[in-house]
Amino acid sequence: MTTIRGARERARTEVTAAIKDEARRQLAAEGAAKLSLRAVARELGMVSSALYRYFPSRDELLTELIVDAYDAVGSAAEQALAAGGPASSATRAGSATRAGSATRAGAVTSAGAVTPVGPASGPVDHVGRWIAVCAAVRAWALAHPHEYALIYGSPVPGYSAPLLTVAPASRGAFALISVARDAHRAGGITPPALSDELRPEAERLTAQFGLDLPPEVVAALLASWAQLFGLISFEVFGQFNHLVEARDELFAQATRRLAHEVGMRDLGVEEAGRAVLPREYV
Amino acid sequence: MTTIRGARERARTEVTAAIKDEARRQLAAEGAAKLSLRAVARELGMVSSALYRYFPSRDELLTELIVDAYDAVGSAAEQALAAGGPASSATRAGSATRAGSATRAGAVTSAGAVTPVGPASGPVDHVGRWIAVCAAVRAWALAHPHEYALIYGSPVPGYSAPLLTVAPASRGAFALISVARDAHRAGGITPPALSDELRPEAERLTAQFGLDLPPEVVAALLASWAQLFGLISFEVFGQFNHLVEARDELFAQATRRLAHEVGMRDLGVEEAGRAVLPREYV
DNA sequence: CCAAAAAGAGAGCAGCGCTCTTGCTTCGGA
DNA sequence: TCCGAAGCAAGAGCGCTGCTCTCTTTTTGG
Repeated sequence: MTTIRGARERARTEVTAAIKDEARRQLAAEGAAKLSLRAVARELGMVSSALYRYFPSRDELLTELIVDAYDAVGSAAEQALAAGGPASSATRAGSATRAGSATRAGAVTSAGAVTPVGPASGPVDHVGRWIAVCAAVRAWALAHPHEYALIYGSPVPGYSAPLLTVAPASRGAFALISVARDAHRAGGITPPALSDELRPEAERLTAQFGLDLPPEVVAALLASWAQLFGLISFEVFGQFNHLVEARDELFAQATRRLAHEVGMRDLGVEEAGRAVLPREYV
Repeated sequence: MTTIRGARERARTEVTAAIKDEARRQLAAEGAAKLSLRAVARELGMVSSALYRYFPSRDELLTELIVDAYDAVGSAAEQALAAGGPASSATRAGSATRAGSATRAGAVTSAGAVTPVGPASGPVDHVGRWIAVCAAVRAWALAHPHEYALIYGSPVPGYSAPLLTVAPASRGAFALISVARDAHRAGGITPPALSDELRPEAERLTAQFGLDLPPEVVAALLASWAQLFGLISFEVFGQFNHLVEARDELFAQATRRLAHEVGMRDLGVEEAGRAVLPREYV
């Protein structure tokens, strides 16, 4: 499959990669709106029409960049998951991760305002891991604002292929799910409330993905995942400009409370007798 | 000021309004990316260069549409606020609401999956008002996806004027603040926790805007406001496609919990003795 | 070795935002 | 009332875009 079948095939993959790299460069520099096929071709020393041998249209190129961006944010999340204490085998091996292009996200490590726990320091700080994963996603978004906008901002091309991007888009979510699953298995989750109207949907999702979690937690995870990107989008898209300065702190507090929303408990409170409430309500 | 100074001036305002209306039509139909000055001019029976007598550039036109969109969502929120029980004089009269263009949002009323309380039914259901305001914003977003994307999606022109849009952008937020303020004045808020790192910022914001609220609530409001748009954006931008069906229910539950996050209590629980905890933790 | 497939090069089309020049209309002061 | 000034529409045009078509060159496999 991956063996080299000839010089021509080899050249093709190289040129394809070069086009994507240059496109990614322009995307990071100027944003998706300014990405121009002609400029990419110009930079690569070829004529614009030749580029259509590799990508049938501009939107097709953008779609590939979208998939790569999803992979990058998923990779950043999984990396933070692995660094925050190996409580369980990190992520399921499925969903074909396109190993080639996912390496790009390797540079993202600094997750500001978060103190990761040691690899083997007694009881696992599940809330800490949760916060670390959220912070990793945020750090990636702030480091790659245009790529973030490409996937979590307005859908740029006429509502691009949704089905193709579902799998890579879920990688990040599964990192948070892993944290919750580990906490649940360790008995560290008090399932939140779940309305009767929402319960069937939550149970369907739990079964559909074979999650080892109560449906209450699954529903809360879904909402938390969406709300996380509200916080990140406001920061990346400048809604906090001239308004909020202590963004690290706001994000840290908000993600901690999101962890409480899915039923996870802080470490300190857990030890104080049988109080299972998040610190806010003690 | 608003008197007619001559036929020429009258014609100018009319043409300007016609341009904006047509631009808004194209924006709603095709999205900001497809909005073309030439197409607007064509539709209005004029040549493209003539349009530059009214708007110096395409970005300038877009900026006006952005301001209008902020006003529309703010108006929708305030309308839901007024409909959900007049607990206090709805919103401060400041921030020059551009009355002319804000009328457009008058059609937005249906806020699915929410049962507004009667105008004078004993104790005010603050959480219900909160949910109603959130639902109104969501309903507007779903009804005007492209205009929503314009203001809460990726910033399209080279990071458009942020200072000019700050005032109209805050109208919606102030609607939620009003709900919290009313609840606070009625003694219906238990301030959540606030980390020491975030407290100075929260106190600064409280003072800056002269809010009659504890800083704990202000910090939680800020985070909740951002998280609300995470939920809405996921739905409008299609992140829930092929994944979540019961979106009304998910949104209702999530916004109810956001209300709890800022310290508001459900009506039923309040009556049951001295339990001040949200229903989830009882 | 040679036909077939693949790739590059160039011209060209329609559209875009925007500028500049050229006439025409309207306004306000002498 | 007239006339210069200002406002406005129209047209041509510039440089850019995505994309198509044709023609030539290069590489491949039988």
